[in-house]
Amino acid sequence: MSVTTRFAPSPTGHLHIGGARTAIFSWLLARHFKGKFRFRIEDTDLQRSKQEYTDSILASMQWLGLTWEGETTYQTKRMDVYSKYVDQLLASGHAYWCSCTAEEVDAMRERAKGLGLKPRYDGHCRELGLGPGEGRCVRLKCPLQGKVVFDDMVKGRISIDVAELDDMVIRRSDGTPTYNMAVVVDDHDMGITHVIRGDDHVSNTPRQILIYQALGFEVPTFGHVPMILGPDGAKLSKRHGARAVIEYQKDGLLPQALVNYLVRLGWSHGDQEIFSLEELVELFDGTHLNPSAARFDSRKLEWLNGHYMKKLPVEELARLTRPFAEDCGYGALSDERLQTLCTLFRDRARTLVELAASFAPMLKTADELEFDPACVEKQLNAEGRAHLEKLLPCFEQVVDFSPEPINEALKAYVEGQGLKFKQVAPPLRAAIVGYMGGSHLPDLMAFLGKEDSLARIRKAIALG
RNA sequence: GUCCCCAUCGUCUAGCCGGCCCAGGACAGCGGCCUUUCACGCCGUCAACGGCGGUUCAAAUCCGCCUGGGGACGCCA
Repeated sequence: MSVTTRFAPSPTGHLHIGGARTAIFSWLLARHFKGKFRFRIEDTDLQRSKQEYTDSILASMQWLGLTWEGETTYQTKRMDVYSKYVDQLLASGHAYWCSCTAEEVDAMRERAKGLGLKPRYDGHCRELGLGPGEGRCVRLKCPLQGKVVFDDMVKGRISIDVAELDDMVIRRSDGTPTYNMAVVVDDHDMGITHVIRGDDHVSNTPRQILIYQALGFEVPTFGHVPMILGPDGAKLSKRHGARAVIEYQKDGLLPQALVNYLVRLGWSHGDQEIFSLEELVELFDGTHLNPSAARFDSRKLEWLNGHYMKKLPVEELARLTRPFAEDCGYGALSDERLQTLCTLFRDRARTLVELAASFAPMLKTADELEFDPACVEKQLNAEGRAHLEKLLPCFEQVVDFSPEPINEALKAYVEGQGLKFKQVAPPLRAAIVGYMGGSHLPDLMAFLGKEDSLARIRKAIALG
């Protein structure tokens, strides 16, 4: 079986995580079955569509690693094609011209509502045999009775009575096709076999199936994935903070973490939580998709991100962290030093932003270093400073100021005085980093160098 | 209002062609271990089948109703 899927966003905003997830599912299905994944821009809404958003969506797709086959299709370039198919429907008697105005149709809907019925067009022009004319649109002549039934990949069998549907407009009075018409024509022309899209499209599907049938096209398989809800269970919106893919990118998330998280939100493979892209391609066959809506949990996303940050080769991690470090205003940083910092701090950061921020105390001079007041009070008291004073000459004697010798010097002092590391290390840490955090002390001191390390210790001593 | 869809720990989920489930994993929380800090890691712990009926020897698993949630009802996409 050959499989062709597609992702068809409308450029009225950035790529949203909901859209990203359907794109990923579509991409995975195509890759799994060694089929094709296509891309289409649904830009028929001239008012809201912007080139800026098309560019942004493209950039996000690339960032996520979603590649597609063939040219990108733009609906605005296919107006004549849609027109041809509408004419075909008109000619075959599957569609008719309608002269009802928007006001008249609104009135019909109100009337139906009043009767407790579904608001719908009542078929006023259906048998009038009208021809083209100013202000006239074309409507599909829907069957009067029967059911539209389809087997959804995620929801199972869905059945709707055609009585629920009305004769929908397929060509507006300005000559442009409506969404449902354009989608059907495009999906058919692009050879789409599996349509994966958001839950909010289920009610469009029976309408589209009617168009497929009227046109004599083969109906593809549909898969409607549930929406992603905000942490509070409400529909995801601007109020919930970051929700566009680029925002997560700016927050220092890794694409593989986002992909892993999004895929796992609504799809599962037993108890497995971590999946490489290769594994996903191998495992994702369109089954085991959860039919119910899921809430977005940024904590789990960050946990995954931390996981991937630990696994990345340092060179790669450093390369990805560089722009974030630059945003912190650290100034020039050699690859080597950046990589050292990354290995030193990667285990305690969950995002690239956090990682870059954690470098701060290491990239200041002793003069610029600020001590955390609470830490000063607790660790840099008389006793702590006394240790530092005695430690100073020990470190001064270290010729090769690298982790091992530094550690030896520290050890010699601790053991020579019959102390415990617990008594000495905390004040030293306070002096070196300014707060009770950071990485392995000797590593940090080696990174700072002898001069800076000693200057920090002297500065701490001077606090008294 | 009408139609469609959904319903397992706080969250994501496994299980759902009935018994192996007094429900498993993960995140978060809590407790502990490790420890030259903080993390990481490891160990442990808390915690759920929305309600009511039915079918059955047996139901989280099948059926019905109810409740709750979501979506749709455009000459938007």
